[in-house]
Amino acid sequence: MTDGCDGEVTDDATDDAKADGGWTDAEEEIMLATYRALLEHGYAGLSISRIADELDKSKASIYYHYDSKDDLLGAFLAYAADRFQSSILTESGDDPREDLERVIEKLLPLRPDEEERQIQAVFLGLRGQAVTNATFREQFTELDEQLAATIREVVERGIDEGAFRDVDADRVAEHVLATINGAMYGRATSDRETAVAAVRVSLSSYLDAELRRS
Amino acid sequence: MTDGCDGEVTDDATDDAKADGGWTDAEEEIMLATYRALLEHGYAGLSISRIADELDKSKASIYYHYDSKDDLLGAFLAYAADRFQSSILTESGDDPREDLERVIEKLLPLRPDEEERQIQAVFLGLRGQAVTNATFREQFTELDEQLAATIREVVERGIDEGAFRDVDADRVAEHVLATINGAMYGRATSDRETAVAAVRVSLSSYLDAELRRS
DNA sequence: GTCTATATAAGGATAGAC
DNA sequence: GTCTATCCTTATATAGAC
Repeated sequence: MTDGCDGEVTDDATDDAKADGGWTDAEEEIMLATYRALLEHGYAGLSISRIADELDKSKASIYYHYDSKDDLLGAFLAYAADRFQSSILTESGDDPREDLERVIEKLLPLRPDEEERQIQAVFLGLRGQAVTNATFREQFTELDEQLAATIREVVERGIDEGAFRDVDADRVAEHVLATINGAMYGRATSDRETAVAAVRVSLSSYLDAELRRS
Repeated sequence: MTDGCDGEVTDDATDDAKADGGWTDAEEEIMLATYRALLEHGYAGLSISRIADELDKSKASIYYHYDSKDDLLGAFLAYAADRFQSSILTESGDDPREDLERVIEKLLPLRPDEEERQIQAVFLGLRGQAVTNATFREQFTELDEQLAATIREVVERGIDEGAFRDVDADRVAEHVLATINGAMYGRATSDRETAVAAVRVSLSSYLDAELRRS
């Protein structure tokens, strides 16, 4: 699982200047094509040919940048995780209770637009592979770890500031994360649309009861 | 997605008498071989050849019983869902609060044995496909619907009997189901083992706070 | 860096014997 | 019902020209 790049580490502007994350233009095009192919065909139907179809380049050019399909998939997961995380870990306001709602709304939007639905569908499709793919497992372990930490830190801040009761922040964070993940997962893999709304309501009332000082 | 059986509907004991669920012996052998193949190779690595390897029969014999791989997969999901449900919907005791804990422990065991882990891994692997497979989606929609109904009914019974406060049973059921599903999903697709324990503790304390009459 | 052409393997599915 | 043999398609991956 290398990045297919021949030792280019410096930051100076070459023809293929790396973007922030560390991908050349060509590589990013491949990542985007992979994303579109996953959307259309799902993980089970993903092939190098299908990715090439979404790209306006040939299959062989993909193998110039990535050693194998596994290599490409590993890179794609890193790419997707990077973008996913930076979309969640936004700036925080001054009310921790509002920050919690913001995180929840980001991860489990009440009315997701088409793009949000698609991103989550692709993500969950990949995550399903983590059951049998060790590399994927590690990535998702790290991702959940980060999300849990984010939630935990907001709760801890609320406690420190005196806005919340002195609860076990870790326990609350794991509860919230599991509930969000479960509802997200349910939304992507079933047609029980009303379930998400019920969970959102229940989660908010849980947090009010658990955190609010009386 | 037929069952590959030529109109046999009656119950009399033929040479290939159907078992309870409606599968002949040969079909059940194929289902078990499919299960083993999924365990070993995951959904993405599942092939008719691999199933035949787990069976002591040839690929062609599988096609005698099922028209296509899709057909077989549909049958397998029905088979697995059937067994999964009947393992959850066990007899209920007289204390609704204990019944809730029993359902939770069934779905999210604190210390799952190897078989429980495997069943959940296979299940989650299949569920991941529901993102892009309509037939799978319908099956998992139905399954979640049943689980939610089971939980809701226990809560409603508790309310009727005066053991619980008069909460919104549907809301509570959806919350519990999402939290269980999220933790189950996390356990199968990441290595955050302590997360499940935290969720179990938090879920119990949530139910105590939400349901207990004061 | 990208292309065309191709090697090689594996997969789904069928034919026809028993 | 099950087998062997086979067809056809698709997949991953590479070779070599430009």
